[in-house]
Amino acid sequence: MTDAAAPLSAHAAFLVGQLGFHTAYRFADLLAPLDIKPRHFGMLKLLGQHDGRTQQELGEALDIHRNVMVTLVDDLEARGLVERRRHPTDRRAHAVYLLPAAHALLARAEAVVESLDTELLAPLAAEERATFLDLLQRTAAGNGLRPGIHPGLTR
Amino acid sequence: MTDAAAPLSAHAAFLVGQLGFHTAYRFADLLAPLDIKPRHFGMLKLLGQHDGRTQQELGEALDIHRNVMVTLVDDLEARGLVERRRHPTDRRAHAVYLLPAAHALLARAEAVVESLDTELLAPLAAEERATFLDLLQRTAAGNGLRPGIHPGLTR
DNA sequence: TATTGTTATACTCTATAACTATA
DNA sequence: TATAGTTATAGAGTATAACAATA
Repeated sequence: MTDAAAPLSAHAAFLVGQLGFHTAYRFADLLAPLDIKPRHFGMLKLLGQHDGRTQQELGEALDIHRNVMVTLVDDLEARGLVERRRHPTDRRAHAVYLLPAAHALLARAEAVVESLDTELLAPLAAEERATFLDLLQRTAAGNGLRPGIHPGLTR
Repeated sequence: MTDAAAPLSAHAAFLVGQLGFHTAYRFADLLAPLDIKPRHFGMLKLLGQHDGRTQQELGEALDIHRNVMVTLVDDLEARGLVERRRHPTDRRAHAVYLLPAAHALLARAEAVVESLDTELLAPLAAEERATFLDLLQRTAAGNGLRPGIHPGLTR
């Protein structure tokens, strides 16, 4: 009558989901004092590598729909972190640029990522951390996940 | 000018989040043909271990608010999977019981978990899978995650 | 007075379609 | 005819408060 199956915590899939959601919420919480959300961070980080992209290009790189990009850029523009400028060759498109305030904020957000990493890996020994990272990277790659694209970050 | 920080995929926190959301979406997709969502599965699984609990008790075990439990039990009752009966000692409470159809469905859902596990771990060698599982379990425990409680499963 | 289940409400996030101005 | 950005709308999911029945 009872369905005797393995407990959920014996499944890698369950543990990965559990840890993933916990980490995502934790990241959102740690980012809250900076008054941005994970998706804003992803966008600022991307722009930090290469300014002046169109909203379409940013959306493709982050796997965010162009409709959603509008509000995202609106948010960051209202906070004085980015600026829409005229695209040099395509008058339909906007080129998005970081403003000075964004660089300072980005540095603080990067520090948050570092501290979250430290917190997450605290239960493991130094050599285990390296092993864990390697296994995570290969599992992510093997499951078709593209580097830097984080599905469905809410909250 | 450029913020030269490590790429996101060098961070365990990012990878865990990326893999976690991917796995959660994948689980929801694999469960869709059974016409239930992850949260329904969690609830059926819990009831499979121990029938007749109140909605309050179920909510506490799954970390789901009692307001949300109402709709959840409504869903499962409408599908003929569970039944609300009078609680033997507390006339305010409902005792929730699995119906026969639920056992068959639960077995199929357990098989989905198994196949997802296999899929997720496919990129790793057999001994690496064991290591990965161990590291995941210790990381989850060390970060205060309670076994079987999956935060915020949407979709 | 507190608790169980319930309902109502508001807020966020998501997905789709449609509009405008350009190409 | 297609594309970049925008706007509007409807659908989930979540969080909060309040209510009736019962403890």
